[in-house]
Amino acid sequence: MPAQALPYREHNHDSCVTQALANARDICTRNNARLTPIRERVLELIWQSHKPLGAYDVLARLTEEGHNAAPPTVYRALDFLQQHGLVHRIASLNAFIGCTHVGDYHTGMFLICRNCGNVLEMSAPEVSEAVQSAADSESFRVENITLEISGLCPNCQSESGNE
Amino acid sequence: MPAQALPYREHNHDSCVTQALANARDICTRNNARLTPIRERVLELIWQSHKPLGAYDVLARLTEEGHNAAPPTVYRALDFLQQHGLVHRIASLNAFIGCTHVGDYHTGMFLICRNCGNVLEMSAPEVSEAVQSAADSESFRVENITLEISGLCPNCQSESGNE
DNA sequence: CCGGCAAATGTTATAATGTTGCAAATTTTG
DNA sequence: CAAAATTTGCAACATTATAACATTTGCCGG
Repeated sequence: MPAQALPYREHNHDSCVTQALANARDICTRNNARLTPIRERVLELIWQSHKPLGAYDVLARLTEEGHNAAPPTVYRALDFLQQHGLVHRIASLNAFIGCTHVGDYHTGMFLICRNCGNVLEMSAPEVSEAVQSAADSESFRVENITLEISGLCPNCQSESGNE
Repeated sequence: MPAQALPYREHNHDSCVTQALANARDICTRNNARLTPIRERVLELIWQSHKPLGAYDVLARLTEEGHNAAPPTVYRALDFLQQHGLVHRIASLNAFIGCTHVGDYHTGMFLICRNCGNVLEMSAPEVSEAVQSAADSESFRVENITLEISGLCPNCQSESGNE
């Protein structure tokens, strides 16, 4: 029972968010990084939605709750969170999602359901190795891997038949 | 000597573009698709630059040569070219590049040099298989794989030392 | 040839996403 | 406390992408 399968399973989302925030505080303390109120709030907002959230979605929620924020505020918070491995940016969606593998050394592989929009982050060492060795064969030095899989999650496969 | 290594090697770029256009015409004929002048011109512009070209770069070049085009024109041409597998969109760059594996059944894996901007498209069956089997383990049905590797190409590794 | 349909293109406007630059405030450090 | 560094506020702007509707072009049956 893989722990990384969270988003597709029932779970107590509140405690899941709480846990993520606790982890984040821990990481930041250890990195001597400041998880300021805005940064923490942005992280929380992203975690509260298990689906990826666009920067302007985050912005809208901040605005709703009375915080008079502008785009740079959000982008800066997101940059910070990314740098510390707390969120990932999904390039194919222009959106952000909480990292479920904080602290792991990992290359995120994202399973993105095109129907329900849920995203599952997997750690896939065999894939990373295959990528690495393919790159090696071209003498290319890998620094960063963007790996985003679009398709249908188990739930949506049954719902939508075989379309 | 892998044929797919073209962009990093010396070659006659004119004939390389000519060849790509000939292939494209062939594909379109077989698909009963119309490679109209605009579409062909967009494809040519993309091929003439071995580096990925943004939609607005394409637009600018069309404008330079007197074609009074607006964004939708370019995006529509790009959509068409993508649908027929003639160009790929690189999500992490918001840019487009000519497909060097037209007709292959393949999952493009792109090696993107962060220094010189060149991109090499590889066909990497072992990677696709690894991805597929990782997805299988989560009962996820793969439809599309976005795989973009950022790093340093062989040339730029030597130039820039080990920074 | 021609009328009509579908596909492609033109045109205008606007939406969505992301950045720059500088000033003000806050925190850290000495 | 004062200087330095980091963070935030703020206004403007840059880039990427799409919507909506009009017009033109190619194509097909009569």
